[in-house]
Amino acid sequence: MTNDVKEIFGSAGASPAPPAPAALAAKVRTLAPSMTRSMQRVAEAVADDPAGCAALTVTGLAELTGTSEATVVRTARLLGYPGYRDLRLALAGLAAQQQSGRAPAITTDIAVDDPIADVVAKLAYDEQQTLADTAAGLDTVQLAAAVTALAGARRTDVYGVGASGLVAQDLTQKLLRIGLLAHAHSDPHLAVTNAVQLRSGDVAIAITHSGTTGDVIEPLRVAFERGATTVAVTGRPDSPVTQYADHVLTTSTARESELRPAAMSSRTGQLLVVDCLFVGVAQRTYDAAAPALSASYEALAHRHRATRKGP
Amino acid sequence: MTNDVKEIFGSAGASPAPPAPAALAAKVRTLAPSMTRSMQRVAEAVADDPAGCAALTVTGLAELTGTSEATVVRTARLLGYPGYRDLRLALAGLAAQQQSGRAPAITTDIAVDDPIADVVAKLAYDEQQTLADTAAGLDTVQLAAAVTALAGARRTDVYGVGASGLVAQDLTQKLLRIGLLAHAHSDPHLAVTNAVQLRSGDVAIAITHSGTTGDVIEPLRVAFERGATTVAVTGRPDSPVTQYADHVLTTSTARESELRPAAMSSRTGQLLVVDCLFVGVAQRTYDAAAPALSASYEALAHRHRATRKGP
DNA sequence: GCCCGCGACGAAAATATCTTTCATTTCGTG
DNA sequence: CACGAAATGAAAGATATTTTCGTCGCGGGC
Repeated sequence: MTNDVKEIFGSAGASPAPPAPAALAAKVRTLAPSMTRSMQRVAEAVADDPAGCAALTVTGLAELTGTSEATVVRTARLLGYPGYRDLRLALAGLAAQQQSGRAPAITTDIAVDDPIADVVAKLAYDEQQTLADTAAGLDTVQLAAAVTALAGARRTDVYGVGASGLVAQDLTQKLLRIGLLAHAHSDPHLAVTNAVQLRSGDVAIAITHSGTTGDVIEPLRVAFERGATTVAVTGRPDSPVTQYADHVLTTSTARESELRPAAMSSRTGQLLVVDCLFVGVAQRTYDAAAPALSASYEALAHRHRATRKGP
Repeated sequence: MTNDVKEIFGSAGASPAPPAPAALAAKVRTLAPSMTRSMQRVAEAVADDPAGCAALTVTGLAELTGTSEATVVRTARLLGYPGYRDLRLALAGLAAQQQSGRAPAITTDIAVDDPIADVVAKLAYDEQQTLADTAAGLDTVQLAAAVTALAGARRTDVYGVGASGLVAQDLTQKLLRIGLLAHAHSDPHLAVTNAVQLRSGDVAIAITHSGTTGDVIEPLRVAFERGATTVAVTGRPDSPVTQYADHVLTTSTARESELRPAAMSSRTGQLLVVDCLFVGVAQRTYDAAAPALSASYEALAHRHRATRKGP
């Protein structure tokens, strides 16, 4: 009866991600959209004042947020913890970290009449935050799996439209530089047409912040059904796109506003993920990648002018 | 040897010592002599492995130390906490602090055999650094001038090839969204062809990290000579491209290496500059920009699938 | 040498806390 | 406007923590 500490909740399946230590704030923002109203209230309170909430019992937090204990436990579960007890523990850790000289994480939104210097500062801070959150919330197991798949792929297709299309192109450019066969598709029709050609051993990557972009989901689904290894880079780990993804890489969802549309910070997080993929693959295939990189660099040298200005 | 220590804990007076935050290890050592054998075992276990103990229940810790729950609670009390629950919370905080304390990897370069988690951390740190540097080094006067030019431009051309081409497209996408006439050119010939059409009141923007990319300099020169307002976004403020630029926006030049080619961090800085330009213009033209933004958002709504409400 | 008192210690009861179940309410939908 | 699905909270059920209380060992006094 006393030996019940080690439970096997790997079989539970629902929680492949281990509880996050400091990535909690990021997780809250990422998962908030898929929460119900009451749960959002709880999540907000938690993200707002970790230290305060850590001092509260389930009942206390339920009362504070005007909900019930059940809702609090449900929220804790959604955030990836077995129960409220563990969330509370993580909260205490987070509070301690913040205490010891961490960023206070206060961001005022960008206003219409902000001076340009403030705009620069706020944008920079915001994107830095996005990077930190994305890095903290990235599932390294999934990432490693995606890297392995990419490194051994016969060919790789990357799907993305709009702003995500540029990220897709960025990844493609990088992979091509280290000698991998990669192609970015932003035309939905051509994307599907190409996806049909994929088979086991190939890799398909879908990049969509919302996870609901049909033009991107469709080719991924086709690739998935053809047996290719599929990867989704999205800000919503529970969105439709993940249905057809063998590996899901989550980017942080930062605050957005009128002057700060989604395309901005989501792109930053996506690019970090893309960079991680690239470096990971470059590591695995180093012997081939390194010469390829310098070769591509040298091939472009003659297109650059002398560094110094003329007479 | 008799214990001549007289402790008066029985009285229900207010505890004079507030719960220790991180000085727990010290407290353990200080109080160890006044502890009984069993309590010392508990205290030792706690000081030895805060993280591990934080994961244990009273019963678990009692068993681990070969004592009883009551003893564990007594030890917690002696250490200044109301009960074991609070000791555990403090323990979790301590563990988190220790965890965050070790971050030695970030200054070193990315190595071929770095574990994937380190790659993520290093890349994120690096790009954060680039953002901070770029923000700090950005000339707000030049930026404001560029924004003014953009906001009043009849049309805007953006030149960039390779990785910078994607940044150029990003800027173009954003400007189009707020109703400005903008076009990105990555084809050098077409770029020049278009640059010839520019005249005073138009804006041309060249994006090149090295500042030496002929394919980008050339169209900027043409635009410059035609009387358009020219802007250069580059990492080298003294490079050839600045010859033909009315306004120079400098991005940070972070260190690069074999596994970390220039395209990575330079792109991050360039995107920050682009975002600043965009927000700046959106501010200036707010009355027109805001409706345009929401309109473009709504126009795309039907291309998104309903968010899955998973079982 | 034997008995007595003091305090450490743990088993188990008592309490607090967390988790689960289930009925009710709410909301979107046809 | 009725229907069904999802969300929510009240309360029962399960665990964990705290308290109580009796046993045991130790050292000193008689």
